[in-house]
Amino acid sequence: MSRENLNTRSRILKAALDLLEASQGKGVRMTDIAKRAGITRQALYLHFSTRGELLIEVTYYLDEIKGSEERLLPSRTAQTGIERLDAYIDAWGTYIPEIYGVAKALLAMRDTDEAAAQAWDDRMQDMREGCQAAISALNRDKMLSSDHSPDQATDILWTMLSVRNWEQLTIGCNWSQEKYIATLKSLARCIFVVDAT
Amino acid sequence: MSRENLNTRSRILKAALDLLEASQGKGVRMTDIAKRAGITRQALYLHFSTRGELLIEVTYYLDEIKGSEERLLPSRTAQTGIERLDAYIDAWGTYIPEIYGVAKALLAMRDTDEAAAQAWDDRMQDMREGCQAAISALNRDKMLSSDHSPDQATDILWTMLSVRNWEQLTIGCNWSQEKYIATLKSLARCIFVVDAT
DNA sequence: CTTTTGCTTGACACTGTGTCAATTGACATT
DNA sequence: AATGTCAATTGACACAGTGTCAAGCAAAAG
Repeated sequence: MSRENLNTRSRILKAALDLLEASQGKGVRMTDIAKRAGITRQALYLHFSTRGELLIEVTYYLDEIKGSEERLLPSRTAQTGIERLDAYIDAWGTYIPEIYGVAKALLAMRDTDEAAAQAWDDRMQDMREGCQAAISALNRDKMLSSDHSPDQATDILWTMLSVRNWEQLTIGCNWSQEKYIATLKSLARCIFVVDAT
Repeated sequence: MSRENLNTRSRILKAALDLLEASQGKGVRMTDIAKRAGITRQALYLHFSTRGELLIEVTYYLDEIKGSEERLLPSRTAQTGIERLDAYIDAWGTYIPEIYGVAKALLAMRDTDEAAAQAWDDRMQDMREGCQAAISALNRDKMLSSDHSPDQATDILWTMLSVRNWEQLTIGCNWSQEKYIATLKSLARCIFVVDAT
């Protein structure tokens, strides 16, 4: 419980994070994490009860490191709905590649580990709130296309911005990160913003 | 090699398919498949060398059963680009829920099994060709929005129509199949079709 | 100088995949 | 009726990875 304990815990989290980032989430075993943290595999279980729990804790550690909170500030301070939508796509779209390794590992556990599934869904629910806020701002400005209700628009934006879609476009279709961001902004405008011709 | 052999093989494929469909691809073990096919687990390996290979063969079996070829005919015989785009979204969008169980299982293996990854990617490449054909038809009719090159439009349509997106919208957001199809058609029109006001 | 704490060591259970050798039972050949 | 072939069975085992447990050790804390 003392300082030493916390240090080891952090070392484990850092080790796990490093490995997950390096390998894009694939094939990171408890043994690997322990080795990198400089302890035995068994000792991992003195700090985290399962691999799933460790992975979940890594996501919180990651948020801490990368400052996920502050990133969304510009989107919250944006004036118009359109600015807010753009800012949100910028913020989230830039965040994805930084969390991709951990996200991939968690997504892979989603099907087998109930707790991991819950943890991932929680995070995605948070992300969804960002989408909803952007859509609401657009709606408030009377700039939301009449083709979609706010709820439906949120569903669509949320899906557009999924990690899987980022993966498919950047890794699968070889889009640059810049192209990804620019195109998603353009798509969002085309889909959600009422045409002011 | 005789009739009996083929029958067992088919029985295995059917057993696997039934289980994958019933469980949406989750937690189907070799033992389960064998039991349902009425043979021993070890006997599975007399017909398929690995679980991955079995899964891949199930996809071909599935195509056979569901007639994936014929489904795309209406899209190929469509006159205008817009009709073709609509027909393709209809055909593919209707196909997804039927293959979802198998797709999910194959997707889950993608990260660990090289052959499974290749098999899945091949199928998605085929699907991509359908997207490309639709976009080309649109382009031929001078109806493709100038916002996107044909290649980029293909990337976007391909991503929009991914199994993961279908999953997120129908299962995750509780959209009905009809809403899914209708909304994707509407989105595709909004994104790809030049505005003829 | 004893207790507590954090970790190590080595062993083991469990699940699921994949392999192997020996055997059985049915069917076909001659 | 004897022989061979072939699919499948039986039972055993290897391997990877997760998770557990008991005993011990070394350094810090009291």
